[in-house]
Amino acid sequence: MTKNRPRRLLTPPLAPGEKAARKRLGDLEIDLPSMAAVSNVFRVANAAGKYFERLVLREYNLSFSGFTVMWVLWINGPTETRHLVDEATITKGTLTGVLKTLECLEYVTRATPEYDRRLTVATLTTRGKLLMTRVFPKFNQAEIQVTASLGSKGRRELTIALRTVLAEIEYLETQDEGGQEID
Amino acid sequence: MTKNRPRRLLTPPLAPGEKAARKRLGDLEIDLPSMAAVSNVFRVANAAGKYFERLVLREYNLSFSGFTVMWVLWINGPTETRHLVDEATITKGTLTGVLKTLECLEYVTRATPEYDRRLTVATLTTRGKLLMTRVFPKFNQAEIQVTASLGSKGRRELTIALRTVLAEIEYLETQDEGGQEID
DNA sequence: TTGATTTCGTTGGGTTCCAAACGATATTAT
DNA sequence: ATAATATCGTTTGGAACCCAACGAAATCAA
Repeated sequence: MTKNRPRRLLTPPLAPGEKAARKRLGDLEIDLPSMAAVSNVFRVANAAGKYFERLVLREYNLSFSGFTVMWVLWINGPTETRHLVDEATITKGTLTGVLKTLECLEYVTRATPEYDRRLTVATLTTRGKLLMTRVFPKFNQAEIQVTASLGSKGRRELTIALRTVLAEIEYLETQDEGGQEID
Repeated sequence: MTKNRPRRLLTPPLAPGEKAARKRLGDLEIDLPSMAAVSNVFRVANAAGKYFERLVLREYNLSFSGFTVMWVLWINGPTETRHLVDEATITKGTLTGVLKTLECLEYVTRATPEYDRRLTVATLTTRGKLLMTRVFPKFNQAEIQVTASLGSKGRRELTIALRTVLAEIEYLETQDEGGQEID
């Protein structure tokens, strides 16, 4: 989740100050609905992340990133770390540290495959798998809790809206990359 | 953000793996719609946070937290740091560091008020105000961009849904706190 | 007044995170 | 073959983050 923000974390322009904002922003041309939508994404991610960490991850000594990595390994099976980076949306430098931690806890093992000795493949240990069958249901319970007041329809619509935004960002990033190219 | 990034960055159980997940999760009782909704919140927060940092904050040496703090000061005017903590949703220990950074950049000044010498009041410098009138419109443009494909109605509905979740989490936290009390 | 309590911001330790630089391995070009 | 490139994972440095402990200042008690 990062952090992120993740991470990093990440903290948002606030919603409570919206009225004051409207006054202060008089002369500038600002789109308040966009601002409200985006800032609330950050707020929810932040609040939910802390809630999950405190309520379920904490007692297993799992960070959010660690949990995410294990989740990917649990679902996908043994995975090259370069792909792990994409699916967990963390940088490779961070992944090195996270894997080291998970390795110490004996939830994960690392190995260098013979077909390319630059790579590293991470695999969930039996212990790691067992942990996920215990932790994930709890995690999911918390997910159900925080989205409870949305109802089925609300959850569905929220998911669709978020996917739409995600697709838009991915599109924008391909745009900017092209713009930065010099060669 | 975070993390998380948030967070703290923060990184999510992934959406792309949803099909594989459905297979892997066969025996366990898991609510997939809740999982999808939550994980996409993290994904969007993460992606959007990085997009904003890279596209607008980076060139001003501003972190997401730093930007948020300056935003609050810009809208509210001089603010006691204890309130800054609440509105920027970071801990006071973190705020000390962030303010030190902003002070080095000469965007913010710190002062001890006479009516209570325990407190610290943060104030935006002229330089800081000038920066916000430049940065925030850019930031808002990015907010418009990422939510563009939602349309007005979509933005509004997304905001409402997120506020609903936020309220739910805040409610849950009061619940848990009560449960933890021993005294 | 004096001592205990509360309310502040800061500090220190430990973790997580990113970005950039660095080696090691593999691939491609000459 | 040999050199230049590309692709990996790791390391490093620094910001941000949380938590717990601390000291200063204000408040309250006796």
